[in-house]
Amino acid sequence: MLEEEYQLEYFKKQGLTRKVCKSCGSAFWTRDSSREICGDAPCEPYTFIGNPVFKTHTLDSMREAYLSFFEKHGHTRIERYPVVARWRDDIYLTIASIADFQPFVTGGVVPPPANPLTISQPCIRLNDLDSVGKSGRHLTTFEMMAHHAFNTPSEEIYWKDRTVELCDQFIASIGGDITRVTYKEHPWIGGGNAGPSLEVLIGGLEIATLVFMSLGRQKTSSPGYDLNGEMYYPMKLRIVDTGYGLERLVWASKGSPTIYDAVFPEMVSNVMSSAGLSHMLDNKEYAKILGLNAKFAGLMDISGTNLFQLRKKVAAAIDVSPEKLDKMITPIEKVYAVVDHTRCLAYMLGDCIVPSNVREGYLARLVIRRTLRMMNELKIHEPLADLVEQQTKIIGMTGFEQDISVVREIIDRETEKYASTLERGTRIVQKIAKSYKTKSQRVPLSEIITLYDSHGIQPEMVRDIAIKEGAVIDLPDNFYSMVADMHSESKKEVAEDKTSKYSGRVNALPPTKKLYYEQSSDIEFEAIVLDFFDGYVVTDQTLFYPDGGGQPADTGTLVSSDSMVRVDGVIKIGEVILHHITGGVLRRGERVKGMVDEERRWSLMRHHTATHILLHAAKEVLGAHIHQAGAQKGSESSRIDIRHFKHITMEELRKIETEANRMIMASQPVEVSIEDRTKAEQKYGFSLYQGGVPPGRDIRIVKVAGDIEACAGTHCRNTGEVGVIKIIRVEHIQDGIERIEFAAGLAAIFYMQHLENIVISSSDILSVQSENLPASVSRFFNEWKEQRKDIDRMSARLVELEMQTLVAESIGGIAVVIKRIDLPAKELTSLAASVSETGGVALIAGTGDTVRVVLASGDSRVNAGEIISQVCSLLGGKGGGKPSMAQGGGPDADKLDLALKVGRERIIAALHG
RNA sequence: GGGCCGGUAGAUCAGUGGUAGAUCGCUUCCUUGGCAUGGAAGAGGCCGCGGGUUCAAUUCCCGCCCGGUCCA
Repeated sequence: MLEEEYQLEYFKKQGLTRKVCKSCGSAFWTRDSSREICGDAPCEPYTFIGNPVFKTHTLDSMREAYLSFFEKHGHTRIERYPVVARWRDDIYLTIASIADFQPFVTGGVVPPPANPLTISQPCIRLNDLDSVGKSGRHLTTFEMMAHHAFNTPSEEIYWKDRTVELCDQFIASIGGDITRVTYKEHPWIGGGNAGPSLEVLIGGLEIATLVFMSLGRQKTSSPGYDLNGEMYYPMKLRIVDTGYGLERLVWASKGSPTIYDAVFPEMVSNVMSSAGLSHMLDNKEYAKILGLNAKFAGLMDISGTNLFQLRKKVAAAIDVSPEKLDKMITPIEKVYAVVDHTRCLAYMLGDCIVPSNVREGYLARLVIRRTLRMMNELKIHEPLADLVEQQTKIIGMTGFEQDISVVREIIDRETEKYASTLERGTRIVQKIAKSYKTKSQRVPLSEIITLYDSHGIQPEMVRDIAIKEGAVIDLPDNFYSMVADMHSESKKEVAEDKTSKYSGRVNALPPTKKLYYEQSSDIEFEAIVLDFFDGYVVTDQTLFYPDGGGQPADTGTLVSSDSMVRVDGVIKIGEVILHHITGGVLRRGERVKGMVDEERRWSLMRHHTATHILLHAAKEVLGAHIHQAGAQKGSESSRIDIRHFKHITMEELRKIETEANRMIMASQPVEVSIEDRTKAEQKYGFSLYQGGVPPGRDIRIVKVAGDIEACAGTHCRNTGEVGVIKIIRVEHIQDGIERIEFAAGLAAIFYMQHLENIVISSSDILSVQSENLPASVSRFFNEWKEQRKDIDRMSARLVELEMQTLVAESIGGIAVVIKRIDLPAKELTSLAASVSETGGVALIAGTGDTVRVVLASGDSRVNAGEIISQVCSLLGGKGGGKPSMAQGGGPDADKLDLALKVGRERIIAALHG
């Protein structure tokens, strides 16, 4: 298909020949005329274990060797990007070096930061989480070293030949024998792009991939290619996208049994010691087994049940039982995984991820809990924070935005949280297991689903505890998919988008001139009507700000020579602004005068500028990880959601508020500029993208009191114009996200006046000065509690006294009291209860707004519940209770004597049987 | 954002449309040479907040607040 793509001049000149692998049938290029196999797994096993193919390098020395090699060959070295892809909204984590330049650079919208460039980009991929530690080669975190060249029609940097040549030369520079290298043809497709690609193999290991991204899904005039049923066409921009696995290069340079021993030997030995496994460190037997294990694992996918196959193979090779082998190496595999995961956490938390139950925060929590589980299994008692800090130090503190003390605090909190979830879970499961055991029933599936769904308890844990408690439980294999099915039932429909309805008509119009940017403090303008349909007016220019960026649209009026209409909504479709009007019509070509509602506009601007100020103040008070998770501006109050790992305390809130108002009082100018995206990113970092990632080559940068963001909203001219910020409340809206609600400007003043009114009216009620309000309220509350107790005591005393005056008649040897006593319901009840406690029967009635009747029976023959309902129905009401105690009432007080008489008769009848 | 579970004594939790409970902890006393322990008595509750239904709500219904959890 793309065969001719691989016929490189360089291959011919260097004497490489194209061969077809005898094992898999793939084409590859080699200098070794006797070679018959492509050199890739599973065709060829690892041969470098025990026989390094490069000069020994550490991570740092290998990285430096690579970057300086490419620098020497005309590339500019670029600093790494964060492992959280904040410049993208389609992925959470940076998964490849090219991800740094997607979508704007690769889409040709923005020029690259340098061309050609070289970078070593830490990447995180959690797809093979289960294999980490077990396969000997999988990592969650790896550095993809790369050199990229971006070729345009006007500027050719270099393409395939030079890329392969540089690869050969680099391999030679680190002591590799290029006659052992094979280049395997491997057409590449991904993310809407495609192109030829070469896998670089040596010693059975793939150490790099050289991708020549040259095809895209967008149709061009050139003929296209059909790849897997999709058409791809040549792109204007052709990109050299290489990826050299730093860790793999280091592994191959050491020839150690696993990649883990090669990449982080200090941590492996630290964690081994903590787990009490240090005796295995220099054990040749273990090294041999682990090497074999990696070799076999290199030939297969070990996810799921395949792991058992791997065990069997390795066990057979060293002649022990698979069970014994499993026991021997499982703890070591866990150590490897712990080491890998802690490195992953150092990057995640160092780059300011806040663990939570959403997005990348969820991924961080997943890794933390997984690590804690394994540490627990290995009986490592060292705090996780210590291990992560060690990793941070090994990686080198520079390049991490987050303070290590915050990282530690986050981990400690997560550790505690996990422990309490487990503890709570254990108690709940024990209780449930016991109750089903006593009922001698199986624990039903519905119960297990509830435990998982509502309490986050893994079904495996339910099973373990249930067995311990002696309960029986059935756990289906497809448990998780059953839960997933249950959730998928409630899918919601997506509302129809207005913009798509009008886009055809609107696209024909010229872009609207946005006066609200240049003259944000003006409120009047003149314009010409370009179109009018469905209540929407489009003009050539406007001061009306449209809905967007969390800022609501302006309102106001449009006046023409013969009519005046109200603007009640403004939207933006593409570059055209549509005003929704009511109360009249406008004609195309008409001249109109527009007036924006001044107070509302100012209030919105103040709130918007205040949002930036608050975000900055929060960052100063709470730490580098503070990022906006959402915001909604209003004219009376606004809110900003920020990512934070714990509740914001009152003290912190006051500090943020004070800081924010200090920034206002400094009255610094708000600077707005249009800047080149790449340059802005390098100058200000990715914290630019707080409110999402805007499209386009140039982005609008707004600087407010030290806060720098890409923002399209309208702002005050200086921070002083905000006036004042008053925080109204802080709310914990979900795990890892705190919402601050606040008011700015006049709205803040109104809010404070409102608060003052509450205080004044409350103090008026108590006739105290505002200053004494808290003390008085607490005194009143305590007195109220004391008095309630007094009342309880007194009513108990009252009941006692009443008891002494009660005259009981004896019916069949049972003391029966039937009496009217005007006491509150509670006393009637305890009085009746006192009688029944001594075996008597008491029917007591009291009158108030309505009649209340209590019947207590100390004799099983008298069923209080039955009798009371009859008594109450005579009173025009209802009543009921237990056989020993019943209450009720009704409105007809004049029928009380009759009701008591009937009650008495029923009691006598019951006692006489 | 959607769903589910929960909020009762200092802690952990029962429970009920009809007099609010248990265990641990706390206080005092007794037992003992002292301690562990054992025994007895006692204090400690706006049954999360607001509204509704009811003769009666901690309990049922609705809204809110708070905590937990699963899924996007």
